[in-house]
Amino acid sequence: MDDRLLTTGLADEIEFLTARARAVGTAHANASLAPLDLRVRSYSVLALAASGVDPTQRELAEFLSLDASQIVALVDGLESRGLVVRTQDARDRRSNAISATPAGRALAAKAAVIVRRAETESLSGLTSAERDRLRELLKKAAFTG
Amino acid sequence: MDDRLLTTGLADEIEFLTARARAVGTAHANASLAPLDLRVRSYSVLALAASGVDPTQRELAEFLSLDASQIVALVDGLESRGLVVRTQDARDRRSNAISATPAGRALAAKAAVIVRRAETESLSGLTSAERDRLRELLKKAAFTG
DNA sequence: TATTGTTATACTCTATAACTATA
DNA sequence: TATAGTTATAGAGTATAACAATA
Repeated sequence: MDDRLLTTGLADEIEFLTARARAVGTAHANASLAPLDLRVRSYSVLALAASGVDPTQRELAEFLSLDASQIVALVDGLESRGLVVRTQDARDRRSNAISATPAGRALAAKAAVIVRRAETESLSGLTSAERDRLRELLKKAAFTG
Repeated sequence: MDDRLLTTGLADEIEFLTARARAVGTAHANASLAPLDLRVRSYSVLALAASGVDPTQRELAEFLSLDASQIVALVDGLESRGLVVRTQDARDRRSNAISATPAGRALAAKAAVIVRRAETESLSGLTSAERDRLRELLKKAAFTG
């Protein structure tokens, strides 16, 4: 990589750095997940469905910062593959709780290993302590506001 | 924000946190830049063109992690508004150096102020020292590999 | 009235391949 | 042969609005 542009002001903007880190990281993670026929977005929904929390579609939308209509399509895709199921909440029949099937949990476990490896590869320039600190700061940044 | 999902494993994946921080940050920055008829991507090209470095389109593509064909469209848009110009390199006539016009530099300066304010707003949950540390770690993360 | 999920639509962003002109 | 830029196209991601069912 040619370093000339690293001296510009843009290279110090967190917004730009986040966008670039995400572009590179997502491309790498998508490629790593391709053998499982998952992408970062579908993996994220599957992982939450397999976590035991049984989130509603509304919760998924808020947490993943996606529109509710996008969650419909993602859940449709996973449901048609037998990886997750919708269960209507008896107390509020508008809500669907999303949970993983045994097949979904198995795939989520495999995918988590792959994503963790992809993360380590993408961040090979950072020490383990730096990765932990980055995780901590990003968690604050991602959930502020 | 409902915190139930923060206890899941996904909430500790840097890939996910980066994607969420970027989604929220970009949406906010795009809204802030709208009065100038810029978005994060077009602003990034304009900022680099106005930096005095006169990058080639190839350098812009690598640095912004965009495909060369996307740079064509972005530069076309800025050029048609009189904000940047293409200058053919005399020594390698395949290359175009992209530089901002006076109007482009003026707009870039205005936009930089807006983006800096948007960044501070997006990261209001972090102290100034934490923002600096995050910037430092993201710089490493964004340019590894 | 307000909210959850759904459908539909348009727009932006991303990925790929083929082409040209130069080197 | 290889590279910078261009064009074209398709697919993924994002944003909005309207609707049905339910609260």
